[in-house]
Amino acid sequence: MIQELRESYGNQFEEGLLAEIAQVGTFREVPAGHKLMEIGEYIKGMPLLISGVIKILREDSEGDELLLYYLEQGDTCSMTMSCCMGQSRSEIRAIAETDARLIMIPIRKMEEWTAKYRSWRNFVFESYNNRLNEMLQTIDSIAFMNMDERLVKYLKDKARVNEDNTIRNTHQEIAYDLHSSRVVISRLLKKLEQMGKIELHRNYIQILDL
Amino acid sequence: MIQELRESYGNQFEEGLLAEIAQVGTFREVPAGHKLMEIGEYIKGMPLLISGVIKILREDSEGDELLLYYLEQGDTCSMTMSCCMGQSRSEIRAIAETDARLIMIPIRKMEEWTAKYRSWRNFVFESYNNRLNEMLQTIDSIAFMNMDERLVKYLKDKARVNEDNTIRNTHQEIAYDLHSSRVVISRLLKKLEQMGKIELHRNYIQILDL
DNA sequence: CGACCTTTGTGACTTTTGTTACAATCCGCC
DNA sequence: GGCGGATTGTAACAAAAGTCACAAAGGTCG
Repeated sequence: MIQELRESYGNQFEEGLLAEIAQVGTFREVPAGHKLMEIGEYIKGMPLLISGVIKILREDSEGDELLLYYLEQGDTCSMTMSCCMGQSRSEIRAIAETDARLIMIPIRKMEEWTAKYRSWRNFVFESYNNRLNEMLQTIDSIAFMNMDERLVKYLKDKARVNEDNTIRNTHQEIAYDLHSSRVVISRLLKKLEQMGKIELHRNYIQILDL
Repeated sequence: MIQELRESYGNQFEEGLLAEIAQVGTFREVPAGHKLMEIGEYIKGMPLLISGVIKILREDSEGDELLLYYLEQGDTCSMTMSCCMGQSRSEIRAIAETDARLIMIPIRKMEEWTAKYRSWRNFVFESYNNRLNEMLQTIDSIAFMNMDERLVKYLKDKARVNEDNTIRNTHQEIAYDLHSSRVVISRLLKKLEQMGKIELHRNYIQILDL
């Protein structure tokens, strides 16, 4: 585990911290589609992502979903950090977008390391900031953009995090992530195809020039 | 200033920290409507709110606004904290919703106190969490609610933070906050009036039973 | 091969929200 | 009093998004 750690976090954490993480952390490998965290669940640990992509979703009372953002290598989940404080139930759902490897840290270490390691403090703050900025971007999208623009952004973002210009999803799955309906998404995708920006196939979409 | 501090933060900060804040902080009093922070501006300090309410707005490239959330007594602006790290320009606009009193802390103290004072660490984390949760609520509103529901929530929130069941705003101002148009807001308000939930007047709205 | 489920395409229609235009009213101020 | 700006009310229309219904095409598996 220590070398996995060093790959992803070696140049930002000092030696002592790396050693402590290696000691108390547990390594996990999860397949694409695996649910890492459910809304309302108690949070057991804090994840450090080594490889792969995790998608973070929000759900309303009627079960409607919305994709908030992706976590990538070197990221952690700030939402998890909130557990240390007041409320300890998750507000979000986390699902592995790709196969992923991560290290779980017991929550009680957070406080301790924040006092002890400067690099940990920086990491935690930076995580919070990244998450706040991603939330702002999400708000910008849903508040200021129309569905056609949101769809283009969705396809671009997805291609980027997966490093793959082929989007392997059905229209229905995309509709869930964008909190829209399948018919609407099919319609807009067809329009993008007619503009020559994508190619539609069964179960996947080829991005040509977005 | 020290007694203002003690009123709002006395039971959560230890003596040493209170003394340091009193030493390096500067007291400010601003009138309702005063702009405390503009998008793109460099951040000079971190505000600790003593009394009053601050509203936090987001703006897109075309100048369209959206109210994100309110800061109340005992709150601080997490967005400001991001300045310590990477990017140091504000992503949001802050405007005094009511007359407000606050203490500005030089940014460089943040890192120092985070290492030194446990209560400061807790405060900072709690602030981040509050802000993240407020952002989630904002996302819930714009993603999952229709404009009529959002308007009701807006009126309720506003009445709560101002401790006043009279909303002293024009329809146009409400439309800006909700990123909608004046005509739409007038229409929905009229419907609420017909349901007996509010009373409409020139320049103010009386909440009856929302 | 053929029954069956999943996925996609499409027309017709509704609802929600936004836009344009204009009238009516209120209010301050000369 | 009356001029002029700000505010509100409303009709008519347009655009965006969602819903319903059903057809067509793909793929699985007995």
